[in-house]
Amino acid sequence: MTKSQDKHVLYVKEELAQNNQRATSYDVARAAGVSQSAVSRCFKPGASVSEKMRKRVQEVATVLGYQPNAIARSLITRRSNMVAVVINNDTNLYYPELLVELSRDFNERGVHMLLFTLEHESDVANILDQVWQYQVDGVILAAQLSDTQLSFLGQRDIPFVYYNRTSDSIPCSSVQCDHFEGERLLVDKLIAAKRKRFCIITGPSDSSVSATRMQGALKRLHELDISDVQIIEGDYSYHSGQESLISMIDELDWQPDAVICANDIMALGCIDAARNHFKFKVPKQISIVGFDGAVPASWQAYQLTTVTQPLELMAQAAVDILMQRIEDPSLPPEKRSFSGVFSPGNTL
Amino acid sequence: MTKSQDKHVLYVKEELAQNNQRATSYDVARAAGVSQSAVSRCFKPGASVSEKMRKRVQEVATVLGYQPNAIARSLITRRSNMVAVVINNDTNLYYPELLVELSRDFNERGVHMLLFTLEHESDVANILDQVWQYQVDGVILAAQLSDTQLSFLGQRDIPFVYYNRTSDSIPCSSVQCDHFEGERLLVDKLIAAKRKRFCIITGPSDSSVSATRMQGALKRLHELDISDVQIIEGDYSYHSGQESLISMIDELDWQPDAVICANDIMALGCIDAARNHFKFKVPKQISIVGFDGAVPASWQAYQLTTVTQPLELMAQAAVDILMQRIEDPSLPPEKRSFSGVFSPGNTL
DNA sequence: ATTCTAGATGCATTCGAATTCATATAGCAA
DNA sequence: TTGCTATATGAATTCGAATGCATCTAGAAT
Repeated sequence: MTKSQDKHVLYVKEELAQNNQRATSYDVARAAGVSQSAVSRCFKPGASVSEKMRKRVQEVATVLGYQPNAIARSLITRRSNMVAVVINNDTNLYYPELLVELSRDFNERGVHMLLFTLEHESDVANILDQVWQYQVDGVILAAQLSDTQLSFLGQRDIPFVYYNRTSDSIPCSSVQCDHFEGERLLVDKLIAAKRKRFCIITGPSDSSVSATRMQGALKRLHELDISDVQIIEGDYSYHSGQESLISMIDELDWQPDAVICANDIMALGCIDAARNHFKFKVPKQISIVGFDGAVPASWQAYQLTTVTQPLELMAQAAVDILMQRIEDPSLPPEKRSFSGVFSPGNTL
Repeated sequence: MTKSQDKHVLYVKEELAQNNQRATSYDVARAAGVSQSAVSRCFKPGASVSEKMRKRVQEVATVLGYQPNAIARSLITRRSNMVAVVINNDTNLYYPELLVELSRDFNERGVHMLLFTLEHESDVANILDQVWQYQVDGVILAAQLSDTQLSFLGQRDIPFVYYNRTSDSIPCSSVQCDHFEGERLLVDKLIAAKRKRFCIITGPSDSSVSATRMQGALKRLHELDISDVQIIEGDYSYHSGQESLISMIDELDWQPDAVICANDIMALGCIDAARNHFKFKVPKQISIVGFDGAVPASWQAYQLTTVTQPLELMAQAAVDILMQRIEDPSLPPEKRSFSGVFSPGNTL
């Protein structure tokens, strides 16, 4: 770089600073004495640029602190490299871990996550509009949507993957843990432990995950000719786990020796209620099982018997499926299902 | 709407469908027989548009499924309405709740969150580049940055707020829980409970939060002429809470009657180790305190004595400060500090 | 020396909405 | 009817990078 060139670069830099402006590809071009297209190409791997040019431009870009404007790029390439992740704002301690996993996997592919958390069911429509406006390349749905809402995405050809949910009526890609199978397994284990009086604490009534899990458990119980099962509705929270067990015994007057909870967190509440409120020995007097493999479930105070969702695999699968469909939108929907992993614990 | 107009709209719709294209403001303009500027104005509240025009355009927009392209809008307005949220991928169960809070507060203001999770310290530089490229309006930093990295944001005039951290050398806005004060309080409570032999389980050595908390505790202990304090380094995880207590007693041969943990999750591990490994009565034989107010800390099995961070307030403050600085970048940095709330629990 | 080719470069256009400025229209007063 | 205003509308430009196309250059082949 000659001295006069150097000066020119600094002059441009000064000018930008004065006007408090970001460097654009034009600025770099001007400062380096080349065309804007050249600058653009220098930032595109595999483009036809000479070594000399690339070096020169990179030098100037560094001095000016230039980085391509992703927004402008998105506009012309019609690719935002952003995906939306929509999660229910459950009391579900499980999602956070999911977010971290997804974030890792997406970042590896240079994709960024726009996060949407749902407060109320009614926010969905609003959020779908936002998703659409922001031109995201795809969507991960870890929230409950109506078929109408799903079809919104379908009609607009936004690739999406349902996480731990599916729709029977609308074709869609999904990644799931086999809730049904997992619950069957748990029931079998409870039976093997000679449990006789079963009860179930479900999740909120609009949760399809809870519904599937409970169907799995019930089906197996019926197969085994156990039909006298008490069912009570929880809301996935620790507190509702406690309360449900208490009202089950105190109000419904049903004394179970096996409690099947729709998720781990409720199971933990249930354990505490059993131990503290009723002074039961767990699992001697009462068995309690959950579902998820939430982190606190394995803590010594609990050591919950549960089925663990293979979170990493599931997140990766979701990202895989989504990215494939972004690359080639003509791909048909794909569903992947993973078996949960039995975690023996100490409450059975 | 006359029939011929109607037909024209449907024709445009058909055309878009054929080419598999999204409707743009031009399409709407064409279909409605007005100018593009008119369409644009119809979507801007308070713009000068006649009622008739607004109605007509809205009708057509609905039929064509038109929503303004946020990317294109960002380009021209120089406002992306996106903020970056950078969090450490700690074992810290506390962040998830923060995310939900932030998401709620930002969404209320029509701002969207681009989520970045840090695996390694070394990712920071990379992530800052991304943040810059995506033209975010501001950044929430819930991760540790070096002063050099901080100054990157400063130099580029990106408004940002440090969450639960500050820099002494670089002026910056921040929201904090008063860790120092909180720890003093806990120490005083431990003293009031007649505790004599103290030990501390810190967080990872590069965590400034942990450093501040431990300084607060130590300072108070020294003021009270207690200088014989055993310190051991943990990593914020449940497991490290367990291990630290065990190695403290078994290896360092130091038998404490008070354990100060840098966060709640370690304290929970510590409680379990005390109860199960050592058969201690908590708090009879040993007091254990944490910091954060993590959800599981209040579960019956633990009922940890701790100081709870006012999460909602802090998140709101962070959003407030950030948005103010986005509206008016000339505002000087502002630091807000909140006192933690003592949660008595049952382990002291 | 001449022709051909591959690679390098620049020009001009494009993506989609916002906005400035100029113009047109309706409404009202004189 | 004329003139004036206030409001509505459209034309043209802008944001910043990517890219198809045309042009140019250097080196190889003849």
